[in-house]
Amino acid sequence: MATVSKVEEITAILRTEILRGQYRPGERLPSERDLSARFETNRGAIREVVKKLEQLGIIAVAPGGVRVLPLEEATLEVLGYLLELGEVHRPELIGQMLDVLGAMTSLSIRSALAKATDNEIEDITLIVHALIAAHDKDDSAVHEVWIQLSEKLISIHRNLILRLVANGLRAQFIGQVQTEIEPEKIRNPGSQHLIELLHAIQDHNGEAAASAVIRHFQTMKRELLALTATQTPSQPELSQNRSADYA
Amino acid sequence: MATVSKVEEITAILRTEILRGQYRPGERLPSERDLSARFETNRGAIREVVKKLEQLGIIAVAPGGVRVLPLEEATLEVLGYLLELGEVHRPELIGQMLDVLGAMTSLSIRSALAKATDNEIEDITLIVHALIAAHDKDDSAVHEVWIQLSEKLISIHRNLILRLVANGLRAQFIGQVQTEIEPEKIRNPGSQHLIELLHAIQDHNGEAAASAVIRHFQTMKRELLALTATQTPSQPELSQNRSADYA
DNA sequence: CGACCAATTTGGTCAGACCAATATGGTCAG
DNA sequence: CTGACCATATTGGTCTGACCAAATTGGTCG
Repeated sequence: MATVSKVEEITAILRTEILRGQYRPGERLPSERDLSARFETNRGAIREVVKKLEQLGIIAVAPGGVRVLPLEEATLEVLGYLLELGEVHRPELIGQMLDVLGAMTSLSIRSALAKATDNEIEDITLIVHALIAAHDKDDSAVHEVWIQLSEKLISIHRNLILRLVANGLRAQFIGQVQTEIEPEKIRNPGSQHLIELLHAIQDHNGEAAASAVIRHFQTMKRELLALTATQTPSQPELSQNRSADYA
Repeated sequence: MATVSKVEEITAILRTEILRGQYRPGERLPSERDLSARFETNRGAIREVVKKLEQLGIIAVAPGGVRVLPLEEATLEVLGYLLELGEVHRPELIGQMLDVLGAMTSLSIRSALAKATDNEIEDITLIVHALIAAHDKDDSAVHEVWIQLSEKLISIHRNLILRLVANGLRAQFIGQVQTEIEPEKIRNPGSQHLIELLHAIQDHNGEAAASAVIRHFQTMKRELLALTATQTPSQPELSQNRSADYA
């Protein structure tokens, strides 16, 4: 599996060490020369690594030394790596994710309905129908249709910021959430709300649609948390030193 | 003003050229050697530049050439630079920003109220009071109190994702929006909704609070757009080639 | 006209060097 | 003994020039 470049490897290692909390925020990282010695490579490679980590928002590089930043100053991109490490409780983080996704999707549907033409309303309606139908199949089908709906909505309201945030979130969680949590039990998690959504869309009622989406995501979250709570009795309280340092 | 490193300078120049659309998505950037010749520097510096741009999500670097990515694949961080360039209509983007911030804050208040102790309810109440009072002063005071409220809410619900997204958005817009748009006319933009928010908080009614926040931001957006529409009669339709390439 | 192959270009890596800004530790005055 | 101060060592910032492997490119051959 040497398909990744050396810089990528070293970046991954250092990123992991930092996110694991092996260096406290404010602390100095070993010098570039020391790092190049440790990883048996040249300083140029280390500099590229450092540049990437700097862009991730987890270190600050300045003459005199590279310093580790607190997690709160990081970029969204660290989420995927945090999940990968299991450094944050997955169910908790996934719950938070559903909250944020719900708020985003809610805004998306409200904005889209405010601008949508009749044809577009038609399109949306079809996708939501597909969504309801997908709930009788496997979860990946549901997931796919949600993405489809999301894309459709974004193409209507054309909110660049919303798109970038959604992109970022999706990129961080793809492959993380989907594979791990695919229990068959989470069937019809409130197709009731989806039906309400459907009606709201046909009425061009953005507020009602937004509300239905919020409630749908809340239901999903509740079911999911209940599920993981039972099947994962106890998980070690890893690295609360990092996830708990918000005042 | 030579306080920035050479790498920073070159990064800024190339970033600007790419975001301006001087290279179409998929197109190849000049080779690292050519770039180092053009900027009269060594290849190592260019490599660091390229690494940073790669992390920004606007280029993909691979053997054979560096390629420019479509804007939709970029990271949130590009927003600040886009604003800086004026490549996207500022009023439009700021409107989108208010939408997203509204959805975020709405979620934030709902989540916080679901967890808040009586003491924390008290704290929130005080801040919202300060917020209403600040509306009689200058805008920067309002802005400050909003940040204070946001911090307070995050410290209660402890949603890491929400925090990172909010951080990212705020970082992109600090200094961009605040200085430019500070018209005194946007006074009491719906302190009505703020009073509703206050009552909802005291009733521990998360849904009502979330709704009030949403409506408050919608009002702000409406007033702001009406304002800029009159005082900025016509702005050239710059770079629609980039902002319009979402299907 | 299309498939294939070789030469060129490109990114990936490497070694060693000098400069300017910072951090460090020791010294000296109070 | 404590604090300010200064020289030195350390650190990041920049530079040069070179070799390798993979991708691109353009020409050639079927």
